[in-house]
Amino acid sequence: MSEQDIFTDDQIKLARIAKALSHPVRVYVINLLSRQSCCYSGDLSDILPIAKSTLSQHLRELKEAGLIQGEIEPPKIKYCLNRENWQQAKELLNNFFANNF
Amino acid sequence: MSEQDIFTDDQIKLARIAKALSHPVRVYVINLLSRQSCCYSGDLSDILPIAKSTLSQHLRELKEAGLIQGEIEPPKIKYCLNRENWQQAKELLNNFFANNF
DNA sequence: CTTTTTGTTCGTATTTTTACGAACAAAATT
DNA sequence: AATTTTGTTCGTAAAAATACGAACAAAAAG
Repeated sequence: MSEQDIFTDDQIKLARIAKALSHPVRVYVINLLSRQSCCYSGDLSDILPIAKSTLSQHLRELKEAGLIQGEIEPPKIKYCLNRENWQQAKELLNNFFANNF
Repeated sequence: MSEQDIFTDDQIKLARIAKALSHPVRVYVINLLSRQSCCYSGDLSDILPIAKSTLSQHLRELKEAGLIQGEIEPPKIKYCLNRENWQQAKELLNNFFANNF
């Protein structure tokens, strides 16, 4: 019995988004990208007391969840929110929370 | 250097909530508790193809994150949303998503 | 061509999550 | 008192997440 047979697509998507946001570093990154449109990994590395490889791992998680995207600007990589997916996440969350009371 | 020194309380709280919602089973449970006010573990056990001990574990996670609460109704336990914390989660998420564009 | 800058990938260790069945606990039912 | 119902806790195994330093890659700068 597959996951698809039990849960709705929205439930699986929502869990996926929530998982991407389930670590403070990743919430921090998204928060930053909300205030300023983009940033470089180095900007984050200067602030966050974690190894750059660990940061890279967190950024990849956000990328794979579709919440951010990276654009190569040698020798840097510019990270921005993925506006389209972000909008979808927003709607999913809104529906999730709206269906109460 | 502690987590508290780097991240805001809201960032830590949000990550905590997101973690609680990072598994389809737990999203499913919250979804159900949104539509009907309460349910019993047995109701869920009938629907979800997972061991009852596993379900119990997921329910505990939701409980520990403060999203649900259990009320003993021997020999059952009635689970409901924790409305107060749910409201707070809603606001946290709303702020998180609102601060964009 | 060598060095520097930036960030990823690799290898690995530790911790946490997920899952199951067995054993247990509490209270109602027989 | 024994049984049934409900759901938790325990023990444990397997998978995933988190973290680090070292090695690597790409391109600009010297």
